[in-house]
Amino acid sequence: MSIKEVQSLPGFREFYPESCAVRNYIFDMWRNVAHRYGFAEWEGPVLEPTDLYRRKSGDEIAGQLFCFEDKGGRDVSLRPELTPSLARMAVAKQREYKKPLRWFEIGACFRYEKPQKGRLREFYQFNCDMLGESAPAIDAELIALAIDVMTGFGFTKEHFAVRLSDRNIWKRFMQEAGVPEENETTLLQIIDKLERTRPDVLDTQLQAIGTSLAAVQEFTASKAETEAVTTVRQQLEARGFGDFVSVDLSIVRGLAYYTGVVFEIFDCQGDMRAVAGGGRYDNLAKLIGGSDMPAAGFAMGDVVIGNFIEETPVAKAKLDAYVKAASELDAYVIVASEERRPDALGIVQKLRSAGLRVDFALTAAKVGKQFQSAEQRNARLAVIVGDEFPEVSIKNLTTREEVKTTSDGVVEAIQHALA
RNA sequence: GUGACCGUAGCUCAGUCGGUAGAGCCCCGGUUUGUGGUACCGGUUGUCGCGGGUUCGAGCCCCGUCGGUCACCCCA
Repeated sequence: MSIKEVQSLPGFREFYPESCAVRNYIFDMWRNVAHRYGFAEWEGPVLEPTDLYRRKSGDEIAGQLFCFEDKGGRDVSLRPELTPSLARMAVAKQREYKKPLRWFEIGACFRYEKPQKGRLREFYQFNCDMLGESAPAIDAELIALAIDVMTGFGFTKEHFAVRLSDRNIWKRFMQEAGVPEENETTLLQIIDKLERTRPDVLDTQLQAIGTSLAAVQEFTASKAETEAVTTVRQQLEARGFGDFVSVDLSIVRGLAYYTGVVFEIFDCQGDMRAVAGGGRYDNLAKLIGGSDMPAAGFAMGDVVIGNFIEETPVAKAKLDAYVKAASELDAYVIVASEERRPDALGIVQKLRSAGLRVDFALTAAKVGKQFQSAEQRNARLAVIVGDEFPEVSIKNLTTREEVKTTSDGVVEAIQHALA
């Protein structure tokens, strides 16, 4: 059977070392920034009862769920996002943790959709959440974290922007415009699509629920703020992040469970795609069957941010530097004389014990070949072990300088040469 | 789910008017045996995605299918 007869599934990922290094770069950045904000890492199940997602989002998302029946007849789904599992876990052990919780997860998520740019069937989400606190300070904290991730990747205010809003502002609009309360969900769905629907269609839809496109446009232009938005904005300004943030009432987020402040991070170079998004979900814990627990969070996906990094030269340069460093070898031990292989192995091991990254030729090969291998393996130094043993040579593969040392002093000499 | 475009060597691709395939890169070996990146020489490589049809003859034309890319839809 040829290898092609069993292909990987569409939209699922295979990480060869090069792309795995890129992935790790993104993960490291996420993890490091989260740690700087005092967040603890957690992980939930990859497979969940389908009900967990139906309950909070409604049946209309079932078509995008990667769901199937397991051998026990259970209706199960690969997680399409991390928040519902988080809400359940946090509710279950609510009393065991001091509030607010600062939790983050990096986990694979799955959505059954046609793969295309920025969207695959398998992707990683970085999810940061704070639970058990209703003050807008946590919204500001989360947005600050997201901004630090972006600047960590090398992005500046020329590249991205945070658009901030509050779903509750539309309640005010509905009262002022006389839109019946039961139309709230419909209104928010229309607002969510403000930028990608034709104006005449929008107007028709809005007329149907008792308002008009003109009224909506006038309202968004007012840049009205709720108290929460004002607080968040001021706290971000106090951190020096004011340049990144602007109020945009058309941001309401698609998810049904958001209840208050919402925000999205946009790529303002290209097509204004959202690279991260989140907000308040004070009712989710209750929806899932727990007691009330105010909460907020955001998610960032590896595919979109990966594309964004690749397309932005300053960010790409940082990524490349990381990838190069990750593949680098401190030393390549050259067995110049086969009789000295045991001694060479001793040195290899000694260097590895000292924490250095070391490789060597496993089988007899000409010295020239071994140098070539050292070069190709991206080694900084070559350690030549030959007939002169216990004298060994250390050659800097960049400067071509060569120094001699002894077997006993080789670790120190290498560390010195690498410094 | 809908649509457009694309599938030829491990990779990037060429292949004319239908006459059973080629280049570059990569990889391996060599340029007289203990010092690398260049150069030169040599070598391996294909069910032309798969299945059917038209034809004396299909990589090329037609149908289907699978896969890929992009867009729409949707976006948790």
